[in-house]
Amino acid sequence: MAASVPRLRFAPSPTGYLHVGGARTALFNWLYARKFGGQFLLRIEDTDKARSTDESTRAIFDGLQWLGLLWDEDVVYQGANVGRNREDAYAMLAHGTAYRCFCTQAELAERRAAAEASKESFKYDRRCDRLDSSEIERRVTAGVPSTLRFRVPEGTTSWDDLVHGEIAFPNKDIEDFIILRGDGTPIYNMAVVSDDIFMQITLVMRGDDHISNTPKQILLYRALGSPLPQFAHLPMIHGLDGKKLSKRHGATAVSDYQHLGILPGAMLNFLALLGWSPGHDIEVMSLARMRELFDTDGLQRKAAIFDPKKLEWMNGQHLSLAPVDELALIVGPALERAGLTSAAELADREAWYHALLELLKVRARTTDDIVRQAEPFFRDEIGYDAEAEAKQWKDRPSTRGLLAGARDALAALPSWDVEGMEGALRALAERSGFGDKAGRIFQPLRVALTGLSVSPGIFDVLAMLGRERSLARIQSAVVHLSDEQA
RNA sequence: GGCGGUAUCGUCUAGGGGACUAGGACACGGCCCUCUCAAGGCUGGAACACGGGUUCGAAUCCCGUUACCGCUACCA
Repeated sequence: MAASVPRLRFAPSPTGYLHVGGARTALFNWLYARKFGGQFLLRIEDTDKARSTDESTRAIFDGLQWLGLLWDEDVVYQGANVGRNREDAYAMLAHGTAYRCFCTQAELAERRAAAEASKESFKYDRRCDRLDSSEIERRVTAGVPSTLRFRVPEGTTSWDDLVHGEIAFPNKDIEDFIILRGDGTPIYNMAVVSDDIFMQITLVMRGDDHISNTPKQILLYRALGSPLPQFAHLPMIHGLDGKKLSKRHGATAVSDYQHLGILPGAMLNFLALLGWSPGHDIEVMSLARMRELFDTDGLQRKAAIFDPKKLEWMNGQHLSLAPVDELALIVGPALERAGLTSAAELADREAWYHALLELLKVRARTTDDIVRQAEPFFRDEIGYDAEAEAKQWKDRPSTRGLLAGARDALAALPSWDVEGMEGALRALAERSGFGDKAGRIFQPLRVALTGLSVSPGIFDVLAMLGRERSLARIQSAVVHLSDEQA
């Protein structure tokens, strides 16, 4: 038989932001579709009008786009399909796989409470299914409101889950659930099945909190005479305390990480490893590589805990690996937002800017780190970090002399190149009696040049700052140290 | 309560009966490199939930217990 093209969908409800858990579900759906030449569709489940907002829908689009998880075909809005969902429900009524229920919500709540009080588990007793046709006819013509309930058949419902293997539910544990509300709108399971059939979904890959919905949905597929898709239930993502990831664990929206300076590729890589492993100890991967390696065999069954530390490490890896010209596009706007430079300046000094990124990216974990570390290279005036000053400029008179010496040695250089600078400064160290401990000059000098005790190598700093600015900064430090004495 | 799912280092995981004195990564400690910080290299401590089976042999298969999670709405 000809294998059909896989069609998968990501179906979030627009009731908040794009959650990292949702992003991971989207990623696995995307990977599977792309790897096997299928389609990845997006369906916005906005049937809960009270909680759905356009803003949330926008956030889902933005998040997916930022991550580079682009979908095929037009976005499907579930709310637009209620008509067809309803028709499907009525078709079941016509075929006798569903029946009208006249019980009111109040009655149901009362019976449920009574059952609970006597410690019995409540299950709809099918009383409306025992009504004779004339009575049903009478109530319908009298305008008595009714819902549609699915008549659960005998037997057991099972499927071969792509991540869990065989899962079976005895039908006796499933009650005759409502598929259509009194107002004619479909209940979740009805809408999902109706839409998945219409969209010709072949693999439903979603969170494992949907496992107990699955037998109901399978029953619905059968009642509608449609072939079953495959199912794959992904484990949940929990916070550091082992509980379901929520707001109190800190950032849970994809956009939060975007604003924290995380690279989309790193986010994706980190998320992929939460519940999936390609084996062979492979960890750092590009999206393209994940797509090559993806396989449902590597999917995990256990919930994973979201560890921000590892995300940061992962981001550092991606930062180091990222080509500077690509990184420049992301860091540039961030530098502008920080008020350090303008797009025009960056374009003007592109080679210099790229060289700076090359120096900073390896020692940064987020793009925010890069911006922070880039500050001394853009500002005209710098301040001195108190701790750095206290530690590296401990003996101020001698430090002043040292810096003046460094200033003169550097100023005397015929050309501003690393070899010359290194030779001159190491010679100065010798003369100062530091022997090969040239760091005793480099460290105070670093503070003079950057105001910080942490920076790229001192010669790189001098080179990036340039002759004029470097000498001026050292001079400022000398003056600063003199003022202190006065 | 009922039903379902899950269970390897603190965390992410490899492992799919003998290759396991259980491997890698994050985090943590030490060492090396070194002008600082990173990065990198080396290295240390750290796990098969428990109890029964099956088997010549179980982290791997089966059963039970425990713990955790999910569902149990005219929410999605």
